[in-house]
Amino acid sequence: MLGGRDEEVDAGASPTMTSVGRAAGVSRQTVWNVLHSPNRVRQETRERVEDAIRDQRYRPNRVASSLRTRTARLLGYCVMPRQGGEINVVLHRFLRAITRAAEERGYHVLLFTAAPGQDGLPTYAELLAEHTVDRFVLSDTTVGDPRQRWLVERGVPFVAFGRTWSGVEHGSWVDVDGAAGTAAAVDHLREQGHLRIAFLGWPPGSGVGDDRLAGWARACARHGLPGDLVARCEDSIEASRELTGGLLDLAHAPSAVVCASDVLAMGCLAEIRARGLRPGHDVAVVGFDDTPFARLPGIELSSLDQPVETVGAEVVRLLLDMLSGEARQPLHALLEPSLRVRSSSLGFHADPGSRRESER
Amino acid sequence: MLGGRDEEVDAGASPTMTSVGRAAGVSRQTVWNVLHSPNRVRQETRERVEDAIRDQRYRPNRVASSLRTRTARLLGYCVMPRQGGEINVVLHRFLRAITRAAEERGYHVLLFTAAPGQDGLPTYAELLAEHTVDRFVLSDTTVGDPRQRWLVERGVPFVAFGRTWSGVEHGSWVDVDGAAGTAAAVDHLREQGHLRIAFLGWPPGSGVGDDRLAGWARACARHGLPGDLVARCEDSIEASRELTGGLLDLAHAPSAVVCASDVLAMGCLAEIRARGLRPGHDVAVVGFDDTPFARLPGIELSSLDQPVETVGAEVVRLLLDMLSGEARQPLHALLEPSLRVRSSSLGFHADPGSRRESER
DNA sequence: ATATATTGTGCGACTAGGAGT
DNA sequence: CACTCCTAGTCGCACAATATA
Repeated sequence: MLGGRDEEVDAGASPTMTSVGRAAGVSRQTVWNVLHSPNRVRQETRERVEDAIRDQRYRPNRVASSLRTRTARLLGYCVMPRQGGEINVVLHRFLRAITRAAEERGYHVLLFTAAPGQDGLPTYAELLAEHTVDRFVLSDTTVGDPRQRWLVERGVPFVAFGRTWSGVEHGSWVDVDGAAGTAAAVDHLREQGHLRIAFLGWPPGSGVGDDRLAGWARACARHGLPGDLVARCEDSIEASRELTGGLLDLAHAPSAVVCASDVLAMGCLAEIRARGLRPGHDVAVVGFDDTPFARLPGIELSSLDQPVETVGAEVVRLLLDMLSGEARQPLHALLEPSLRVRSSSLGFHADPGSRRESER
Repeated sequence: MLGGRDEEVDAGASPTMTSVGRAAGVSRQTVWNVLHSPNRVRQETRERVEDAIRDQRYRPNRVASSLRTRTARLLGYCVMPRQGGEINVVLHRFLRAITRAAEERGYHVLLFTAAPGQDGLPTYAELLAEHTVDRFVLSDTTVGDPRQRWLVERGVPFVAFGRTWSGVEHGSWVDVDGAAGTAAAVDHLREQGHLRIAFLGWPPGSGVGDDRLAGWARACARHGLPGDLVARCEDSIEASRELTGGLLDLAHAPSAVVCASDVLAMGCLAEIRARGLRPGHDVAVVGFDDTPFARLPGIELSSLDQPVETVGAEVVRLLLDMLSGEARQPLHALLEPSLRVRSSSLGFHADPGSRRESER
């Protein structure tokens, strides 16, 4: 009987350790040993088993393994609705980054949807109770986000992309150092000869926005530049355009503007052009996020590129190095954005007289 | 003993059918009956079990269920690298749509990465062999995509977002009717009084691009409009801008341009503005995809919005109604995009003399 | 004692085939 | 023969405890 036709591939049924063992003439446990502690198996036996594994194209059944080890090896990630049609390439890059990083450690990313805030928590609870996922990657974190604390209280491992900015931070996170970014923008502009650098940001209250403002303010103070050139509005082109007009109408108008986002920078560029001024030469502009249209010819906006891929890799690293159960010391990582210099912040001549003259 | 302290929640261990049964004084099988065929259980017993389920916050373990039923209830979706920094909001919307639709049927979406083309197939094979996923949702389908045929041959259920455009189509797909979209654009422009409508598209060979061209051509023929105003280049603003210049320099220049993408439309708008012409009034432009910046004030580009959410829902519906194993009759669905009319295609006055005059 | 291979048991849900009224 | 409930065994892997040389 052995070696007979009863051990053929049996289309439909997938191979198991038992079927591999039978083909190799060993027990299922020996197959397991070959896979997990090959040094405990005699060379000859090991090769026989490895041949059988290849013959049958055996791959361990993840589901059975998960049941036994009580780990899903799946990271939950909540896909939020697109917020106001915003151009969020950042999250797509992030998603790909965590997917890749997870795969390198034998994990996968599982998507789900949940209501924002408190109302979404039952969804997280359900995913855990069903053992659908082990751990979570959070993004789109908001001020006072309830998820972090809820997860910490239950000993569920997670890492967030972004701080909550609400006093005590619960759990680990990785974030981009917005302040360092805007400070780098100021340094760059100062180097280009600018002496009056404005900040165009969002209304107070958003952690991210306030952070970017702080970086600008710090750098201006460090260079001895005026720290009162601040305008704030919602993240829209029109609003930004209007505020830019106000800034340029000032008696001592700024020659450069650091913006909290590329959207604000777009409005800023529009107003500058509308006045017959040339971005870069007459008024420099720096945006934030390095969205795809920043690199478009005809726009060429200098912008701060967030290291999203690195953030994703770091999030997964922290998350998978974390032990389940009681929370260890929470870890934080702050990564610096890189300034992509384009023509919107180049070509300035410090002499104020040359501004109009340059238009011939 | 019953109701005693030995049945307490036992923090850490999650409830099982057995623990629920013990609490309710019945066997685990009765618990199963309560959940799956409640009519076979006496009312009184059922209520007792339901109470225990609620007390213990019992939720069936998906992993154990998957092992037994040999179904992962997970849909695999491959996240591609961002292609040349393009603004692909479409895929993000799609991802969210399939996630939601899957959840309504007790499924989830699992992400993975794979090499494009033939080289990615082993990744698909591995996911299946490991029983990590049951079925696949394909997107980013290319001309001559090997995946569809490979999956059909193995009896793996899948549905693609997009055709392969390569003769025989394997398996089911849902796609957006690009030809209907560009035809609708032509109809709209004809209604606005345009008599010379150009098409600005991609080089021949891309199925999607050729389809959009065909829709334009058909509609022009139907309206008796010239069908030779065609320019083709890669999907970039600069290239588009140059070609638009060529079109506008023609003896009989078009008064309207239908573009195969919003990116091309952006270049088109840029060239129109650079010539001191007004989009809409002087030369109308219609884009494709309705990307977020189409709605930006100052751009206001008319564009064809793909019904991505509907596509996602339909993909999942087809996919989950599909039986595993041998492929049934493949199904196809073609959904029409909606034209979002904005000022870039409004305000035209048929009288050619009024074009320059309108600038005062 | 070491090196090598094996049997036994359980993760939790699910199914078939009963058993007691 | 309903109605109600239960026992026994399975899915594939993981790990402990053992057997054989």
